[in-house]
Amino acid sequence: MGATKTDHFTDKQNSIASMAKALGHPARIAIVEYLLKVNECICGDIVNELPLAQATVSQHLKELKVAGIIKGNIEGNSICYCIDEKTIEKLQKYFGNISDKLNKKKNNCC
Amino acid sequence: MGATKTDHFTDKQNSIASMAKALGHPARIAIVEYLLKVNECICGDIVNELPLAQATVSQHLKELKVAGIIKGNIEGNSICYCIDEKTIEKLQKYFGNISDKLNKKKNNCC
DNA sequence: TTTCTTTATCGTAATATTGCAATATTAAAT
DNA sequence: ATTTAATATTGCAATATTACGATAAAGAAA
Repeated sequence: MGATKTDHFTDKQNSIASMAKALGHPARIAIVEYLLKVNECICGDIVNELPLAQATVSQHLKELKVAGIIKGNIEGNSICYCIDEKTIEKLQKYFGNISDKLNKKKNNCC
Repeated sequence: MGATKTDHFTDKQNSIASMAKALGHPARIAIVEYLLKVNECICGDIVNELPLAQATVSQHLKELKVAGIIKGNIEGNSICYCIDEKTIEKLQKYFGNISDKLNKKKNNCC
């Protein structure tokens, strides 16, 4: 027990959930917002922007990367990270689709 | 150690993170999709739709409710749950804003 | 080469999540 | 009042996450 029953759900459900999960931590939201703010891809000072230890930030970056929220390449002794626009677009469309359906249905019993 | 350092981040960052976190599990995505599908708010058969025990489903519903993803009222011996369109809209706008900024910047170095 | 700087990984402790059986609760139905 | 049906809560075990110090790795600078 204790482990998520991934097998019992569809690929799409698991996919959306894993993207959402990656963004389900304020530090990772802060990282995404920082990457958005700096504009540039070369951003080797993420660690200094966050109230967390370097090891912790590195771990959060890894999770974002595994979930496809950010992408990065090795560039010298620093790393070039940036937001993967395709993933964000997927999320936007997913929630947009839900919004649309809700608006059409206008189920306001609650 | 081990607990999320909520205090170190902004309210908005924590808010978005908690919404995303609530959706960061395939069972909870499945619940949202089911609520969307059935259209009606009166839906007392969520448990039968999921490959999980009743207690587990109830727990997931509670998490979705606490995070504001769904709202529900007591209605007889069953519960009337439905998606909170305002929360979904917030998420859509949040990701829409990120997408817009990314498109403007066109930073495709990665 | 040695040192410096930056990021990654390992090991570990604290805490949180996931899942379920058992039980409680609550209101409708009989 | 008793039974039935549905959801909630409790308690617990298994697993995952969060965080950080220590250490490793790898390129840049001296």
